[in-house]
Amino acid sequence: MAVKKTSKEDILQNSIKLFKQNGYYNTSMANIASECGLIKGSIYHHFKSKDEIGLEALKFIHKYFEENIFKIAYKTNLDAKEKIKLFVKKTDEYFLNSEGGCLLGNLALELSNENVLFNDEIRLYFSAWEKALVNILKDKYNESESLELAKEYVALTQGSIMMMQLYSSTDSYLKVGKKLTSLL
Amino acid sequence: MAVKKTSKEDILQNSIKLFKQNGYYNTSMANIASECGLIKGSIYHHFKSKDEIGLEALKFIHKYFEENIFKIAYKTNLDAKEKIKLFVKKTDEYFLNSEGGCLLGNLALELSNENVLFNDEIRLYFSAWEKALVNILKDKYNESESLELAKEYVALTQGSIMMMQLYSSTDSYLKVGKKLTSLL
DNA sequence: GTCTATATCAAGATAGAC
DNA sequence: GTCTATCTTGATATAGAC
Repeated sequence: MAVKKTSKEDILQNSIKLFKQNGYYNTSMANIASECGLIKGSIYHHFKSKDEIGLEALKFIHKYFEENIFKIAYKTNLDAKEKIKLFVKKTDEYFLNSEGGCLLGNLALELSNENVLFNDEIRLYFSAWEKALVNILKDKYNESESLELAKEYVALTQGSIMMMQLYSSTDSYLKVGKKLTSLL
Repeated sequence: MAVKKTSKEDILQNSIKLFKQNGYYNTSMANIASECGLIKGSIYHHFKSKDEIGLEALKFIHKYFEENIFKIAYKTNLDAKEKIKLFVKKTDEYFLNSEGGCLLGNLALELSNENVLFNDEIRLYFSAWEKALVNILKDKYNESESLELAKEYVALTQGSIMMMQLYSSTDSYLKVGKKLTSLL
């Protein structure tokens, strides 16, 4: 049987899973290694520190959202109603299958404000999310209305994910997407 | 100068401050002790473990909300409009002066689902919050509408606190209270 | 690329002097 | 009630063999 090489992306995916479910500080390098079928020393061949894994994990998820969700807002072959429907569909697909909720949101609350690198990345993610929504909403609303609505829906989504995790119920979360869709 | 005795409440207050700002796992017994002007060993005279401090901290905040905010919903000398205004005012007073946001919300996202004791307490807090809002809203809305609105506003408040922390801006947060008030 | 082994440090927690 | 001192464990991280 061939020895399986562990890629950086394998480690990132496993780290993301653990960070989401157990928190960042409560996940050790040994936990990550174990999830990858390695021992902790081996992880340092791929990443130079735990913080590097954390930051790469945030960027990895941000990139996924950019390429699979946010970009829907800028498609030219869809009208606003179609865009928002697809946007909600893809967002739901992600979060309804994401045990542990939204890593970027989780870390926004877990990390102290002094963690500048992490917080910068988290802000970029949420700003891109808001901007994408604004780009869809401005079809029907003016600039400031769109921005206000976008901010409200990002916040509502995050709060609903929190409640979804806490109560293990998707009920309230699903209403957010419906409400957003009905705006257009 | 008399030696100052440290009370359990002193320790709880300092712990809450640190947990909110730096997270639960990222706050050590030494950090807590230092904030109280003690060394870590001394804390164990008052609490038998860090988890006990954490759980007591959640209960302490829950009690504060019950006695200062949630109970407004059950006052008999106010009408619904007055209740919701006071409810929002007191909620704002707390969160606008709370560096680090909402500890119960923070820990809902930081802790793994296996931490049953903590999660039970957090659920009790949010359920009490929702129930209080329902009791005010049912003046104008039916039972299921009220519950849906209550759940939405608790989630929106938590999401907005997240964004308030992340962007260090109270802007979006303040709109939540206004929106809630305008429901009655 | 993964392992064994280890260095170093900080964590939670306890015992006992004052 | 707080201190000094210590125990034990587990954390991040590194060096070098395979």
